[in-house]
Amino acid sequence: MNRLENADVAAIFQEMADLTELQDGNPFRIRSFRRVAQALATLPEHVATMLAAGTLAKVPGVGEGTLTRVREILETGDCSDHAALRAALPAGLLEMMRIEGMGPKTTKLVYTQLGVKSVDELEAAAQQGHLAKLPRMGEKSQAKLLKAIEAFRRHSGRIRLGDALPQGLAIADAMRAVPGILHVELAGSCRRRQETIGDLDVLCAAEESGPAMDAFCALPQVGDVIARGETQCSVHLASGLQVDLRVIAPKCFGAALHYFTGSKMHNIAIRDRAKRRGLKISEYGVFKEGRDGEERGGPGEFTSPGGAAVKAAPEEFLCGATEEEIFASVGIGYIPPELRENLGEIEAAEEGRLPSLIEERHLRGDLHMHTQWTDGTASAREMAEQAIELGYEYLAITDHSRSLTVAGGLDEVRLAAQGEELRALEAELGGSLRILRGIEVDILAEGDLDLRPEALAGLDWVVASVHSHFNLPEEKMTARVIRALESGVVDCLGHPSGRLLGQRDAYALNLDKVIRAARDLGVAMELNAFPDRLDLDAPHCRQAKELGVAIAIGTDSHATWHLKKREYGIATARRGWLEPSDVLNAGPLETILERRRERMARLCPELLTTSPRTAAAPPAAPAPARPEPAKPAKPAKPAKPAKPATPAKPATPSTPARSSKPARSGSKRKPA
DNA sequence: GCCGTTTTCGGCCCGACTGTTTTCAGTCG
Repeated sequence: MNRLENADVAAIFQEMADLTELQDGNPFRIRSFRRVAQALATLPEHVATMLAAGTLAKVPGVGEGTLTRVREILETGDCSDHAALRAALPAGLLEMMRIEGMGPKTTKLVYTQLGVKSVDELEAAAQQGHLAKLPRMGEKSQAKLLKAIEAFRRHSGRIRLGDALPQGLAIADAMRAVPGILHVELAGSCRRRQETIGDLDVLCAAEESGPAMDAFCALPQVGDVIARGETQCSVHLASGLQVDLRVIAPKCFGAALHYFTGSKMHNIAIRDRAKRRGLKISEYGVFKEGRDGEERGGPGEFTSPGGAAVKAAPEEFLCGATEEEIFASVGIGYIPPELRENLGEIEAAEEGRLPSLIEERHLRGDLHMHTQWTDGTASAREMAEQAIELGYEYLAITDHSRSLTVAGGLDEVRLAAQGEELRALEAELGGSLRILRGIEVDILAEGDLDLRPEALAGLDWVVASVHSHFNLPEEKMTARVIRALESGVVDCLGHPSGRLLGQRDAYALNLDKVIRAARDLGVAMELNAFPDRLDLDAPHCRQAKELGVAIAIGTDSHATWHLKKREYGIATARRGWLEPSDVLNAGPLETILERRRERMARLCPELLTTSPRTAAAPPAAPAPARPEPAKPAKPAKPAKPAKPATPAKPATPSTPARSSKPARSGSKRKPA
């Protein structure tokens, strides 16, 4: 069995929370399980490592009970409490609870009264009219539930940030054009730039809610209206995505924005902090609590711009117009949305050690992209032109290597020919953009690289990635990846976990070990910014930062417009607490090249002089006896099939060199 | 179950909306 990952252990706690809720357990115990689940899923290191080191016990929300359960889970794969909870109720109830409107009480009710224990049985019961006869249920509830089951089947699960954000921004733009609306912001997980999104939250500031609600429901994207009250309403877009709108008075906008941005855990922590200071925070603002715990201030003043009763005395309201005021009321500075997960950001804000998060403008280059030489749709020239438009100083062209035959990966001959083209292009651009001759080289099953180290040594930037043999056991996969990094010619591990959001899980890889190896070897970890990947994920970015491992943000672009996907990489980097100094391509090109020189001098000095760009630098100190890598000595690598030495002027098929739009088909040659 | 300006017990964030009720439970965020 592969080692349990943090997410696996977290899932057990999440399920214990759900099952405890179904059994009407202590709500605080339930919350505690959920808090632990979240903490485990976002640990900076593997849970077993932290348990052994005693650092797990220091994680907020983790107490003695959790430590005992985690220990049991790591040893046996499960814990007795979880098993007991599962034994008490059918597993199908958990899935039923994921249907909109089916909370623990209703789920339990249909199970005990009707014996319903799966989504299918629930649907049948509703169709036969049994549900409407239950206490607190009726015809309307039943009809609503049938629709919810349909939506559940059609659109189960979360969608990628890259799919949700553009839809959210379009709605926000449309709402900004509505007369009377003063501010519009996306809130929720989308504003926190979580990698997947359950629904969209849109917040509007207006003196009157009616016109905003009308305009929202009339948007062309809107399919059907799920619910509509005086100040908030929920709709399904035609795309299936749910959007919640909330209209709020301008003087409360900051409080509402903070509240609806979440996360839930962050909000609870902030409100708890407020309570200890004799304050009450709600989406309507910060209020001074009455003496003896008696609340005198209330939200009623703002609930209904249409004219509901005014319950709150004006002097009770302290502030609420901006988020800064909310944070200031509990004695801390502004916390960027991407950090609001109650993962130490409040403590960091209090101690004045919040990171200065990286922004798009800090990026000085892009380190991962493909061209028509393999499976990209644009020429290197077109990529370069787009890069210049984005304000970059440099970029790396990193087409696939030969093993990736489906992409027409480059062999050594074509790689050399491409190098010629890139050199010429760089010269032609006259210093406005530096072009790194790079490659995304496959890591083969045993950890060899897909091209000879001698050929890779002559490049400026090498990304090494796994594209095959995804199902190796963890130990083999880990050894495979580390072996590739030990070659000395690899600058960066591409999309380290291999996951595709919503499509494919990460392969079994001990990322802990890999990140530590990268630190020892001077290799960067990629943060692949393509929205399907976002790999490394944010928790591992944070771990890499703490260990001093450089992150290289690459878009993995296959078209010019993909270069703008950097925004998703930046979003993930920010969620990982990264600052410009943590990101390789937020720094100068010279640093990137120097790191390569330094590492090659240390790990493979015999290859160093073969790199034209590195040879241009001051000659490396005469290579003494080759130092051993920090990790166990590499086994001798099997000799590659004989390859001709890279010809100076290879007789390659017509390269797309100067043509700005070479024929697509010409670039899809198979390797020899 | 966790935690401490409440520290080994007692408290734990706050409000809107719906549907079913005649005052509120359940769900959601």
